Amino acid sequence: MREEDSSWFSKWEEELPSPEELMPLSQSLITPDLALAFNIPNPHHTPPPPQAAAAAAALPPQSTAISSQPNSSAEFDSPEMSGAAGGGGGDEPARTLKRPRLVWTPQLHKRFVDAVAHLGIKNAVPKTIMQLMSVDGLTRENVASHLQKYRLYLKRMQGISSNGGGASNSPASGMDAATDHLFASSPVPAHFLHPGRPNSDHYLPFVPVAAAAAMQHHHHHQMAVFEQHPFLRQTQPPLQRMVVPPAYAATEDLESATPANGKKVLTLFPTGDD
DNA sequence: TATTGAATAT
DNA sequence: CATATTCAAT
Repeated sequence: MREEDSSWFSKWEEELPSPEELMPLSQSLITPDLALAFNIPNPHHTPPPPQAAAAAAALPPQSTAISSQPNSSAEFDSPEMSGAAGGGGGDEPARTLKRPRLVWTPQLHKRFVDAVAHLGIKNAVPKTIMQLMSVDGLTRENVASHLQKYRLYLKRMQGISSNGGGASNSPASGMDAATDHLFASSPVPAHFLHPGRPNSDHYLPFVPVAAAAAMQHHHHHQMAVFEQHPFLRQTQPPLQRMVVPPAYAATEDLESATPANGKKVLTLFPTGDD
């Protein structure tokens, strides 16, 4: 291995949540929209959404409140589709109802960048990124949208370095105007800025599980975290078995900015620190 | 078909 | 402006 890889890896490891922190994550068996849709404070049985279905089946009956907010107002009535109460259930409210806006916290973005870095630009497409991130409640659309913006950001960064002489461009030199604050919170891997260098693609492809055993001279407790928490995983056998820390729980939060609107936002891992 | 990504909408 | 949604292309 190259030293860059090791340092990168060490860094990655340091960021891993401690085992204690990982514990509560087993909570969200039920996807945010579902919880939202039903407005369930304490979900007992999990109405399985397509993808989560398999995972949910294996899920231990641990459930903690998805909405830790003592939100007293139950302002939502469920505009569920007509009938369909036949027990077999044809209704999928989660699909119908709009979920709250996702707020990209620096931490969430960090995971995003890490995922993209691991995958390499080539494989960094929304679905794959989403899978690698393993953030509960995060959708492919969420990632796609963010990825689009991130690519713009990268393009801008490339633009400032090699200037062709465009005189009509002001923000390029200015770099971080305030829009980039989020993006600036996570360092951009060098390769991202160099599309012309095909060789230095992804550093760390994925850590073979065997590697965990091999790397004995360090104590990596969270290494096998995936095997302890197989749920939450989507369905994707052939793909990566990387060290990605388990999914984080989604927390609903009310945006106080617009009280009249009562808009809800989804805050993925609220713990803020980088 | 499902997914991507740019455009467009909120 | 940040995120969502739409939509043509793959």
